[in-house]
Amino acid sequence: MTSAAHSPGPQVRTRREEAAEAIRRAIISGDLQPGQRLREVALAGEVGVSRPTLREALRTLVQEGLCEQEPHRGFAVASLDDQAIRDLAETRLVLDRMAIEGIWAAGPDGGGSADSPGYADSGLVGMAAVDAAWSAYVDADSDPVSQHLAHLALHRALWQASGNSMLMRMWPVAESMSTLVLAHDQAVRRDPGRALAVHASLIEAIRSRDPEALDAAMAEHTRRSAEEFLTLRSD
Amino acid sequence: MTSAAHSPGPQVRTRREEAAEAIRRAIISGDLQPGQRLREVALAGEVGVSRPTLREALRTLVQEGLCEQEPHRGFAVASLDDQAIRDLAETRLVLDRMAIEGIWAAGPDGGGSADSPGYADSGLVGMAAVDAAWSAYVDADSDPVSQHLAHLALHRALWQASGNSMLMRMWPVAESMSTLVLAHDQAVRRDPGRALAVHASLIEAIRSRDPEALDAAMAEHTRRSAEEFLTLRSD
DNA sequence: ATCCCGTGATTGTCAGACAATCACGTTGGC
DNA sequence: GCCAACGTGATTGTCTGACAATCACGGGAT
Repeated sequence: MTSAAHSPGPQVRTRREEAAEAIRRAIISGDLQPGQRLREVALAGEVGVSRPTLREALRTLVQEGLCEQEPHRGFAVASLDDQAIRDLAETRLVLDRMAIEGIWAAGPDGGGSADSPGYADSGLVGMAAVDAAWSAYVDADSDPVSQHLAHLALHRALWQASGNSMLMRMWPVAESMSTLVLAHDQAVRRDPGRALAVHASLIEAIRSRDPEALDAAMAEHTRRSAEEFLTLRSD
Repeated sequence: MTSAAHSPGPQVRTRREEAAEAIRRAIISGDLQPGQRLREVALAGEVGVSRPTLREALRTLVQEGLCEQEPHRGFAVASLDDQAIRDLAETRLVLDRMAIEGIWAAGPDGGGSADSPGYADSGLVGMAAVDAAWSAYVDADSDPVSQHLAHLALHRALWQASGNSMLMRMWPVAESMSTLVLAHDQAVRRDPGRALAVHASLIEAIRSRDPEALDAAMAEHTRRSAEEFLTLRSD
């Protein structure tokens, strides 16, 4: 299917999930800034849910790393230091590589297990999902948030295609941390063409099954995603 | 518990955390078995908290991977298939290696960042914490649950000593999955001497800073933790 | 036997309330 | 005048109770 990725209706959407995603979006858009404290009553009113439901949603975000919670001091949007950004880039590099090796090991067929509870993907599995995500990334709007989401979707598809259930479990953490990086410095949102080229070579390396090409592409990918953030921030 | 990591009072213990840990313990001890459905009212009564608080605790466990939740069908203890166990072992190998390289990179000094919010460790940082965890592992009671906890504490100290904040964020997932493996097949709990030897060579390799020795030790460690489970289960 | 429908049970969510704790401005002492 | 103890409001952590929505299950009609 060409238009693949528009979500057709992911089964059931509880209010808790709606609230969590609303807050995630608010963080992506910069509406809620890192370090900002979250007052439960006010936020519950804005999101349109009750306080217990909001707390459940916030607990989810805490687990993902998007928010922090200190006893009797409540919730706040998490903030990152430079080292954390570097750690994220480095760790994601390692796990990206692991995912790709998993894809290769799975062979030319789909590979990925069909039963992936929790994430409502587009129904595709394995490398086909990666291709779809790649197309979506290429065709994404120039708007920074759309680009970010498409970028995340590509990496998510990668991890999912690996069929490694451990990677799938850990993905939400990686995704949230990446989102937090974006939220941490809005200046990150530029030079999309370069990012596209980097990922193109990455995808190409995956398709070619050439470990050396993969090495080069991934090193470039990671170096970019780390150093870009840091240089921009220290300016 | 008598052995090592007796928590001296990690600041504040909310009822939610107490409830979460009570359920974790129930899963470790086999009191709650994988796949078993969790009725909220009954469980809230047993744990001694209200239903909203219990739900917050369960949400935490869901995020960690210890439990599952389907809309309008409630919570259940998660269950693993063989592939998931293999994935866990493989992924943990990669991240263990990453953690150790981080420790090496940090140098002979502590290295690990002192500000580690969330986890109440023993106050030690870096390799010192690893040594302490290793001692605790060696001195641990023969009781399987204590052994399991000491084993987890060792690996947690490893990840924490790396100073990689991304690893620290992902650790709860790894820990819960490991616990789930233990809960999945109680027969896993034997041959502690062998496990001790494997970890001894691992620790020795870390201290020696010899990459080749590390390779050997880690391969052995992982092969053991994966194959043991699988052979036992398929018996 | 198969399908439809009612009934009970369980979950998702809400509203309101209370004690415990924290943040902060005020008062008193030196 | 400056610092410390104090009281006050605000916010969180938690509880109780309740209600609609949905699911699981069994009985009856065809």
